[in-house]
Amino acid sequence: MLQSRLFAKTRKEELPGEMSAGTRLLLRAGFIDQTAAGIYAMLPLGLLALQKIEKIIAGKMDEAGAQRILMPALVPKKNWEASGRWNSLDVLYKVESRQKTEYALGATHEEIAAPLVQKFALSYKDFPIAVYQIQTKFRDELRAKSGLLRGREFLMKDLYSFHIDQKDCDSYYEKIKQIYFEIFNAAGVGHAVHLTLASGGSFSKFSHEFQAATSAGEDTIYHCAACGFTVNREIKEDYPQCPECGGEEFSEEKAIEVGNIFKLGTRYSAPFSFEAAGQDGQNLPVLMNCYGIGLTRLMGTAAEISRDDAGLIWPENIAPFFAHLIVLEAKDGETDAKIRSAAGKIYDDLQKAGIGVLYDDRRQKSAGEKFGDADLLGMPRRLVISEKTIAKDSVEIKKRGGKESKLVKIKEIDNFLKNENLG
RNA sequence: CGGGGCGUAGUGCAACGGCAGCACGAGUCCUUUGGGAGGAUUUAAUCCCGGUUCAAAUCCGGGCGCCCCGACCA
Repeated sequence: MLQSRLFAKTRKEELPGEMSAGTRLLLRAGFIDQTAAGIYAMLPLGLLALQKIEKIIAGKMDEAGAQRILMPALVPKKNWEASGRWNSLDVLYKVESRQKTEYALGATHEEIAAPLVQKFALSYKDFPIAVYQIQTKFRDELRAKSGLLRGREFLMKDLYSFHIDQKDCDSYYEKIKQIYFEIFNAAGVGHAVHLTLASGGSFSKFSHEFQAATSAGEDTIYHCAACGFTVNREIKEDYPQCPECGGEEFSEEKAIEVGNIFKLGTRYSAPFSFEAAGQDGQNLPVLMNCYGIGLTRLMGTAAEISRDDAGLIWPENIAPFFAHLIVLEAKDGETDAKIRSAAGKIYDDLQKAGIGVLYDDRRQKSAGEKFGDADLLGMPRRLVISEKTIAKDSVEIKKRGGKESKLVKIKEIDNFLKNENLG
C-alpha cells in the first residue's frame, strides 16, 4: 500500500490523556475512527489488522472441525422469548419495525444457533456438531469505554458446539480451551493471557475466561501465589483458598477478557425442545457449549499491551503489513529518481515474495516525520532507503521496538527478512 | 443508571458579560531534506433551544453529545 494514497492520516499531537493509551495510539495512527460512544469505524490499516486476526481465528476454528456460517443480526422476538431472554437480557437493542414482528439486534446467538442446528440434527449419528461465525454484535452497554475494549458494536467470533453425551461435550470444551491459547499465541498476546475461573453468569455455575493482563483492563483477576491458578474477582470471595491447591496467598491484577467459554448444558436446547433420536429410539437431550472471542477487543488489547512511548508495536502475525519501506528524498533530482526507482522495485519484489509492505513514498516529508510515523504505526520491520544507503546498494533494516539496525544489500532483503533476527 | 468533568476553526487549546485569538493541520509560492525544517500568504469555529442583558462563547434553565469514576456486564 502506498502511504501517499492512504486517506487516514496520522496525528503528531498527543490526544487528551483521558482515554486508554492503546486507544489513543490507534486513533492517532489512523487505525480507527470514533463515530459515537462505543462505536468505531475501521480505517484501512485497522481493518487489515482485524482481518489478520480474523484469519488466525477462522483457521483455528476450521482446524477444530467447526463449520463457518453466518447467522442473521436481526433476531426475531420469538427466539428470545423461547429462552426467556427478551426481558432478562438488558443489553438488547430492540428494533422498531413497521411490521407486527419485533426484533432485537443480535447480542449473542444461542437463540439462533440452537434452532438452526436442530433443523438438521435429528439423530445421534449427526453429532457432534460445531458451528461458528464471525459477526458484528450489538450490545446496549450502559457505559461504553476504553475505545475498542468495550463497545456497543463489536466484531466477535462465536462458536457453538452440540453434543449428545457429556464426555464428548467436556472433551470438546477442553479442546477449544487449548485452541484458544494457540489463537492468542498466534496473535502475539498469549504471553499476557491467563485462563481464569469465572462465574457462568446466567448460563452455568462456572465459565472460563481468557484474561489478558494490562492496567487498562476493567476486570480484576487473582493469581494463586503457590500454583498460579487464576480466578476472577467476581467469584474470588467464594474462594478464600485456591480451588486448585488450597493456597491462601493471591496477587491481584487488572485484565481484559479477550475470550470466554461456557458449558451451557440444555439451557438453550431445551427451550427449543432440541433433542435427537438415540440408538434405541429414545430421544436424547442435546448438550450445548458456547465459546467467544472478541476480535475488535483483541485488536484493542494488542494495542494496549504492545506499544511504547513512540507508538504501536504490532505482533508480526497481526500487523497490517510486515514491512514499512521508507524512501528519504535526495536533493539532487537524479539521485532522487534513482532512489525512488530502487524503492519501487523493492516494493514490488517484496510483495511478490509474499511480504506485506507499506511504502512511504510521500514527497515533501522530512525524515523525522517519516520515522515518527513509522514508530507510531508500528509495523514489525522498517526499511529505509536513501542517498546514503543507495550508495552501497543497500537499505537499512530495523525491527520495531528493537535497537540495532543493519545495512542489507538490496538483493538480499527478501532473504534477510525471512531469516534474520534483529535485536 | 448514580456521581464528576467537558462541549469554541479539521485537531488541540485560549478569550473579565464588550472586536472570538494561538498552535498544529490544510492550500499556494520559494527555500530545505537521516528523527516531526524555514519564510511569505491563504483557509477555517462559539453543539441545539429558550431566558437574563444595551450587549452572551462567557450568566441562568432545558436538551443533546463526549470522556472519566462507580454500579452493571451474554
